[in-house]
Amino acid sequence: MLWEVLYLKKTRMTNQRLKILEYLRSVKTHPTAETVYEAVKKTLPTITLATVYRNLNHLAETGEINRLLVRGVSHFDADTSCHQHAVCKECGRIIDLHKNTLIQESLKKIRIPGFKPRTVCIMIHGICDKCEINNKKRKEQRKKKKKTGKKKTKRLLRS
Amino acid sequence: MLWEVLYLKKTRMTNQRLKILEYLRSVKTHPTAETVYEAVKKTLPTITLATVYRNLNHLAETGEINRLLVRGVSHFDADTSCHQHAVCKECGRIIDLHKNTLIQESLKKIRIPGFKPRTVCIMIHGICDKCEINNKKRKEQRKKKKKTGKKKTKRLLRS
DNA sequence: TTCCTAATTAATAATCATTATCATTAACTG
DNA sequence: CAGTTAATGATAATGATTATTAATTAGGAA
Repeated sequence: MLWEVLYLKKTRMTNQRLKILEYLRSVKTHPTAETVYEAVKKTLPTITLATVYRNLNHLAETGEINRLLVRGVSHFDADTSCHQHAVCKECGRIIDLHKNTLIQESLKKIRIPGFKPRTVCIMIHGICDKCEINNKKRKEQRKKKKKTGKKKTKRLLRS
Repeated sequence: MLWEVLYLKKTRMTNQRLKILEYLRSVKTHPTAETVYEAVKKTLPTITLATVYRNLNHLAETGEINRLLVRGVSHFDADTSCHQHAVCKECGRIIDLHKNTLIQESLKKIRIPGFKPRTVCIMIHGICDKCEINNKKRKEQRKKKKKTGKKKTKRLLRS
């Protein structure tokens, strides 16, 4: 077997699964299934999006990678060390928060009657500097114009 | 105006919005849009699911209610006081965690360069006692039978 | 090495939560 | 009370994710 099996599952290391895992380990971002698909397709042109989803789910279940739900979409992270994330409400940018020892100490002390905690997901929602600057600019422009054409509509994904 | 306006938005308190808010305030669960729809339909039979979604989004944006993403689906909570949630990976049960003062103290101390935190979402994933007992039972049954008919398939929603 | 079997794949259809569109209605402002 | 515009109802569309199925293949056993 080419990797560390965490659970005693009858699991096969396929080329597809390997490439997906290698890709995830090579990046510091938190790609979506779609992004992983686009990347892996370069070396495995016949791979399908469904296969990527299946493997990401499999890898997440065995604990090989982490899933984080951001604005209704799954993002994946091969860094399974304990860390938290900040997400910009405007652009969806994800920021890694390592070394929050204070939080991590608190989390160790959590006890919930009738419940066995496994993983803790901390998501800090806010606004990144870029978006805050953009917002200010837009506000000022709105003051000047007051009435222009239609607004563009786009699908909004909520946090 | 029938309610407290948090933002200076030109907002109208419609019967639909009011009933949705009243329903959310009357329950201690964390209903989905669908559940809210089914409940409110009893007093407003012509209301549509789209209207429920529109209002839940509106109420969440103004801070009147909270949204929590659980296994890919939005749940809503009229209790906006600072508290956290535990979610069972198996059944999706949501447990309120009040009085985690240790965590809350830690959260106040978070500082992220280039980022303005607004809200913090803590989700503890694990397994509730009911599901753990069920899992044990299923395992034992599998040992006895070893081979039966097909498994039922159902759409899985991931955490 | 070769064979066997179940895990996995590619291709594609289906699902389902959520949002967009738009003509119509109704809440608030003056 | 009238004008404006936010909000609604009805419905279609979107998009992320999962199900289905016949064909393939990884990896243990012979």
